[in-house]
Amino acid sequence: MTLRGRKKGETVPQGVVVRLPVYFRYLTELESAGTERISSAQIGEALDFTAAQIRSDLSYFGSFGQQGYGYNVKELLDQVKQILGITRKHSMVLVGAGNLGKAIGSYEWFREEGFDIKAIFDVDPHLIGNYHGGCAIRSIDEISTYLRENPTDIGIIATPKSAGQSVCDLLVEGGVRSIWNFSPAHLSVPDHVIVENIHLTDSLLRLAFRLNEHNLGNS
Amino acid sequence: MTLRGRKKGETVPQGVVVRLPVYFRYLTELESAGTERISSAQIGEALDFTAAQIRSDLSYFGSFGQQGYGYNVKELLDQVKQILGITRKHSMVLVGAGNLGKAIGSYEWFREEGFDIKAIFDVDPHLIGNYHGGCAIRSIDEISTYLRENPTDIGIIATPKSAGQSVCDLLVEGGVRSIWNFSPAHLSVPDHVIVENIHLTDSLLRLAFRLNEHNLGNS
DNA sequence: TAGATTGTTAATCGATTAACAATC
DNA sequence: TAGATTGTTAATCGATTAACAATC
Repeated sequence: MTLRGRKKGETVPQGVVVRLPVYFRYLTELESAGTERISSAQIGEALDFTAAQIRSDLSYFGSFGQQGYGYNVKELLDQVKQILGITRKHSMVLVGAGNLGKAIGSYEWFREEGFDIKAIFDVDPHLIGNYHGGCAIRSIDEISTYLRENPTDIGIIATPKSAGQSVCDLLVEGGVRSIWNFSPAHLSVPDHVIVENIHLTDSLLRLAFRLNEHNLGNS
Repeated sequence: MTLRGRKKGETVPQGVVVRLPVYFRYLTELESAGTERISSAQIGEALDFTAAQIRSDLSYFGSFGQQGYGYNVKELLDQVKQILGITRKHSMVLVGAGNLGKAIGSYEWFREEGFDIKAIFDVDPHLIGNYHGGCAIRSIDEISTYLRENPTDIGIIATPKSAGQSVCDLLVEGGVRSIWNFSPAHLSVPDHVIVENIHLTDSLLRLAFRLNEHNLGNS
């Protein structure tokens, strides 16, 4: 299906990219609750956005509603899935099988939505050979060979900071075009590679800031 | 110390809150590398911001630089710590001792920066009584009593989605004023409570969107 | 002093919102 | 038809950037 709403060459603003997954989550809930129909005003009410913003966001990608009716939940959810690109499967490799890596590897939701961890790598000889979630843990030395034989969409970095950049380089060399980075490292990548960071420390610091904000002496 | 830069009543824009931890990380690196002095232009170069933005961000909180010189790294880092509120200690409780909870509980960085996990709670009888990082895992039934006796700054929710809101309610009832939420649940809290979310699924969906963006049919 | 760089103001850019014609 | 709600345009709001006087 061709999406015609967005004008040629226009890029999608960051805010829209942030809100799309929120819409996805809400529509998924609505669908499993059996709701058939929803208006932008109702979505806005539930998610604390303005109705105009929701209509404006969606209009980047097409016209999915009907005047006087609103949106069909199932139809809109399908469109949002299409937009997010999760109608196709994504192959992933996970590097780092420590606590965090194991936690990521155990998330059932990923597999359900077509994000499949195909291989796990680590440096620790004690971990190599173990299985996690039906997937053998391999030596990091094998990653280049693996990637050559198994083209991979997404590389997950769950290593300590010190290993972040070198692992990233291995992934990029192996043709991986997107990196999901859980390490505190700031990664340098070529232009064509996408990086999405989960910086736990940044998140905790934002929380601390807002917790202490009113103590800054000029309330 | 009183910070005088921000005009009374002005709120700090979201973008500034997002960038402050990035400045913190970079200044910490500079300090341990022994760098004494830095200009806004240099910071901008390293972090991919404009120099003007950095100066503008900092000026919300005061004047920390010197014309013709720039900023003293150590001094600016101290100021940023002050601004983020991490010159004081923060007490935390962790709810959920699964893989993710264990991963969070193992982060040494938190303790080093004064964020101290004082107690861990779970519902699983197999986990209760175990120790993790020198901290006993207690029954969730004890949390209200615990919080009454031990005032706590931050509550970490690392439970499945289904338990998210009820755990959140227990924390808020217990006087916790800020929630670090790793569950996929969208939490409802009173106005005075701060929520900082780590939504793994949203993050992965943003990655998928950008990975598939150019496939949308109107490149 | 001359050179460098700040903090801040004004100009620019982009995102959000309000309003409404189109129309189901 | 009358009522409701879309998609989009124009107005508003806020954040970023460029420019520069102040000054170390």
